[in-house]
Amino acid sequence: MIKEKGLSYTQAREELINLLLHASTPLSYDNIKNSLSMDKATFYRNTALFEAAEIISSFESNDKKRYYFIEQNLHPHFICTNCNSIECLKEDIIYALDGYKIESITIKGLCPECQKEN
Amino acid sequence: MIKEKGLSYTQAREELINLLLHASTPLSYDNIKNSLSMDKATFYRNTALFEAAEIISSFESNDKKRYYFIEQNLHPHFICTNCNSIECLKEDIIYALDGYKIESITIKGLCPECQKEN
DNA sequence: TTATTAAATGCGACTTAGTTGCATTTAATT
DNA sequence: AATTAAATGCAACTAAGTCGCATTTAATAA
Repeated sequence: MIKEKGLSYTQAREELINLLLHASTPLSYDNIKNSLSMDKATFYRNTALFEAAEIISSFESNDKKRYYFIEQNLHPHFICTNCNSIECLKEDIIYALDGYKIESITIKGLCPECQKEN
Repeated sequence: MIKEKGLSYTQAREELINLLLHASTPLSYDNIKNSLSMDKATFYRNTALFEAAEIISSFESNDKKRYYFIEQNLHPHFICTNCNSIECLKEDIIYALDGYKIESITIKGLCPECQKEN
């Protein structure tokens, strides 16, 4: 996967890809810093590289943190503006926007639990 | 509009609402700081207040800045990951997600111009 | 209209996610 | 095994957004 894109294969990169591959939702640096053996700078340099190589995608959440994920099938992510939780929405929404290339779809609002609280 | 929500009516708040009402795309503090007579802190305090009162919505873009807008009709915003431009998409996408309240929809990818360049 | 007071504002200091420069280490090739 | 360009760690830095506090202003009461 890494080599396919002409990137050199390092310990840190394998670790990062593995974490993202097995994650059930997008992850921020903060989410996984304790599981990472690499430095913060390396994390961000590699995520940038992987994004450029189109191995991963990312988005900014409500909490000012960037979340990274490996897109399996294009599906929207839901971000709760109250509890900041992130959820993969199962509905495969296939947008065809003429001329645009779509990398990610994010829907913001209140998740069912937070909506009940009001 | 401000008074309707039980907020007191100030110079700064009128200014802010007016700017957002007449904008054709979402705006960041950086976009309009030169047109604003209020301080940065006041801008952010008022946008937070307006969001809580559901007068405006916002999202984080690719450039680490937060963009604010007054939602007229729920439509997605497109963010180009190459040139960071933000565009309102005309297609009214009406999602009905059971149990969720939707505040904004953001689609990230390459805009037509940036896609041509590759 | 003026006096009162709670809320709004400006300013400067602060926070923190992410970035950068540079010295050191490591992966890929000869 | 030797070479070298690329990858990494560390520490210093950047910048969007936040916070505390003194001052000003909007809303209400007198």
